[in-house]
Parts: sequence; structure tokens; C-alpha cells
Amino acid sequence: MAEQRIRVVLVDDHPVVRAGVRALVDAQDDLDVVGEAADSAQAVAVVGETQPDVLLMDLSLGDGPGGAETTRLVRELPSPPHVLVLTTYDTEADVLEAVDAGASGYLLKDAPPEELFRAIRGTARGETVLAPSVANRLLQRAASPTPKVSPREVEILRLLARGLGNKEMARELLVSEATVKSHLSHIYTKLGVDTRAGAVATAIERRILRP
Amino acid sequence: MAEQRIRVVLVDDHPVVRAGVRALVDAQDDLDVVGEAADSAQAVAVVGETQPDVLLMDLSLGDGPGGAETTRLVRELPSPPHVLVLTTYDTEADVLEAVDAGASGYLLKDAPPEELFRAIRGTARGETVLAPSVANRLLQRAASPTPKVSPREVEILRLLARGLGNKEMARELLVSEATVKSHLSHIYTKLGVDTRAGAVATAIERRILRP
DNA sequence: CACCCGGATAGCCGATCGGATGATGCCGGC
DNA sequence: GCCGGCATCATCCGATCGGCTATCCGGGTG
Repeated sequence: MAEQRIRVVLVDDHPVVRAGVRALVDAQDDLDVVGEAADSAQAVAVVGETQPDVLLMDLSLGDGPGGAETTRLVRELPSPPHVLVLTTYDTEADVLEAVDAGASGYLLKDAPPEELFRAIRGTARGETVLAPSVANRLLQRAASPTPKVSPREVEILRLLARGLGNKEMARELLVSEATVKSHLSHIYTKLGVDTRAGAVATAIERRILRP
Repeated sequence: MAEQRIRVVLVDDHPVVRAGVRALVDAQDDLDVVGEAADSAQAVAVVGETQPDVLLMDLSLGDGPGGAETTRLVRELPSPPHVLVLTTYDTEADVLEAVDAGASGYLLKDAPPEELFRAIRGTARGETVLAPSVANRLLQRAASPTPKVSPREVEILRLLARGLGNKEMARELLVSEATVKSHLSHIYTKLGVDTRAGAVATAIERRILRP
């Protein structure tokens, strides 16, 4: 044969998904699933043991560290595998976090198997592989840069979603009401809204807040 | 052998998940995957052709009708299969909608394979199978009944999430501002909040609004 | 050393919200 | 036929919000 077979490790907390990817990938002549992991710690261990070429990573891994954090950990290992994110959502925040953590590719789980195979092969060669919808999102946001909300502003948003008034937030955060209002003004500007309700909706949509 | 093998059809828009469930289920002696469908229309067609005992149903099927609606359609067929919902989320609204549509069971995708097999066998026998977390939720909500928001109130919530003021909503809905305020008051009462921001957050959490 | 940014603070003021109260019409179930 | 829920509208009023302007401080960055 022409090449070495590509060694793949799966990281996903859903047994069903692991079985599915394994069944599909193992049926390919040039691809080998050499390990599976259900959480972050297992992932690091399995990668160390099996030295795969590509790591297929789900972003939501249940309770512990998420896929992005796990990607970061794995990429810090000696001779790390390329990480191909395979997940359900293409939220801008998720994509950016994953890429920032060192992922080489981002695919969605509703991708047809053929696309998955192509992506694995590409990732193994060190290419960057993005799902079309993901690529679109990145371009969109590149044009209009994402306003980063500060940690303090996120705290405000959390209280906001709980329906607190400015006075109550001020008490909760041990600051003055004026400060809360100031933060809110900044949040409105950054999120492109001008009401509290709009801010909450946008924050949840942008995954700044979790429902 | 003792019994007829149980005929299973999979409905899921993710090829990966279908492959996974198929791999797992087909490996069981007494279970047979006799068909797959990626959307609602396919599901109805495949069920008609294959006459399965159990339908494994994902709730989110991409663009068209969702899993709940599909369940309803399938259950209206002659000699319909029992429907076992296999999905990622255990939101109260999702569970209730599915059960209301005629589902006999509700399992989460992170369930271990053994539990999935048991659930399929139970569902085939006509039993009701609920994931533990789902059962918990149902009990919780049974104690404190869910207030139903009316269609009109949902419209208000949608506009609210877009950050509109009462005056703007009134214009949008072709009613008076007083009416909007009235609706809002009812919404607050039903959702147990007293601010617009809180209403939006609660509505999204309760899946009344989609992010 | 300037400069900017995040965070905190203050006061002002018009617009808006939220609660209370009350009324009308329509529809569907008992 | 009555009652309840939904949808509509109205008025009043105090509380709150959102925009504006301006100041202060500490930590980076050039």
C-alpha cells in the first residue's frame, strides 16, 4: 500500500456517537480507530498511550473539562495529534475557543460520512478543515469583530438574566448603582442592543450566558 | 430461539449517530435495525415499508418537522410502532411534547448501550421507559404544574427578546400599548418573574423561546 | 511618560416600565 | 346559561431605566 494508515482516537461522552464514528471510520481502508475516551482525563491518557495522528473531539464532555480545554491539554503533550473537532453546534464562541485551543479542524455531526473521512485525512496531513457553515460564521465575524465582554460584564449579565434591578445588582456585587448602570451601558454597546431583555437574549445566543 | 427478533427503525439527522446506534443495536442477537431515516418524511415512509416494532426517534431533525411532530404522524399510521425517543436533552418541554405526541419512552444519548438495549426491549413490549433524569424532571414538574403561556404571549416574548419596547411591540402586533402591558403582566405571573430580562431568560430556559 | 482600557462612582432627566384596577367581547367546556 | 381563559383596551402613578457627561484609579502598552 501507498501510505501508513491514519491512527484516530475518539473523544465523546456519548457511547452511541463513539460507536457510530468507530463503525464508519473503521470501515475505511486507510483509517484506524486506535482508542476512545469519554472524558478529558481519559483523552489525555489514551493519547499518551496510543500516539494517534488525529483526535476526533466532541466539545461537550459532560461534567469535567470541556472539549476546548481538553484540546489545549492534549496539544501540550509531546508530539501531539492534530485535533479535529466534531460536534453538534457551530456557535461562534465554540469555534473560536476550539481554534484558539489548538484545533486544526471543525466539523458538525450532521456532516455526511464522506466529508468526515476527507476531514480526517486532511487533518492528518496538517491541513485546516472547516465545515462550510463554520467557515461562513468565521468570515462574518471577521468582518464585524466580536466585541469582547469583560468578566465583570458577564457577571452583570448573569444577574440581569435573573431579573434583578440595578439596585439589587449593586447590592449583590457590592458596588454602587451607578457602576452597574455604567456596566450595562457598555454591555449594550458591545452587544448592539439597547434594552435589558435584548441583552439577555443576545448574550444567550452568543453563548456568553448558558441557559 | 425463544422469540421473534425486534425490528427497529432509526430516525436521526446525524449520519454518525445512526451508524452508532446501528452498530450497537445490530450486534445484539434479538435486535434488528431494518431501516433508517434522516427526516420526518423519510421516517413515515420507512415505517410504512418496514413495519418495525420500535422507532428510535431523535427530537431535532434539522429543518423540517421535528421529532415530536414526526412521532405524532407515525403514531397515526395503521399498526404503528412504539416510539422510543433517543435524544440529547431532557428539557421538560421536550419530554412533555414527545410524550404527548405518543412516545412510549425517553432516553438520553449519553446512556450506556446496555440501558439502550433494555429500553428498546421494554418499549417493544409496550412498557414505558424513562431515563432516570427524565423521570426526576417529570416528578418535579408534576408537583409544580407548568403554567402554559398562550400563543399571543409567546409572540410578545419573541419581540421582547428582540429588545422591543411596549410601544414598538404594540405597533408590530397592531394592538394598543395597554394590551401589550396586559400580556406582559400575565407572562410575568406565569413565569414567576417580574422583569422583562427575567422573562426572556426563563422563556429560553423553558424552551418557550429558541435562542 | 503619556495613553488606553476596565472598573468604579456621581448627578440629571426624560422615557419607559410595572403594578393596580376595571371593563369589554369572544369562545369553549360544564 | 354560566364561568373561565384569552385577548383587547384604558388610566393612574411611583419606580426604574437608559443616555449623557464627567471624574478617579490601576495596570498594561507603546
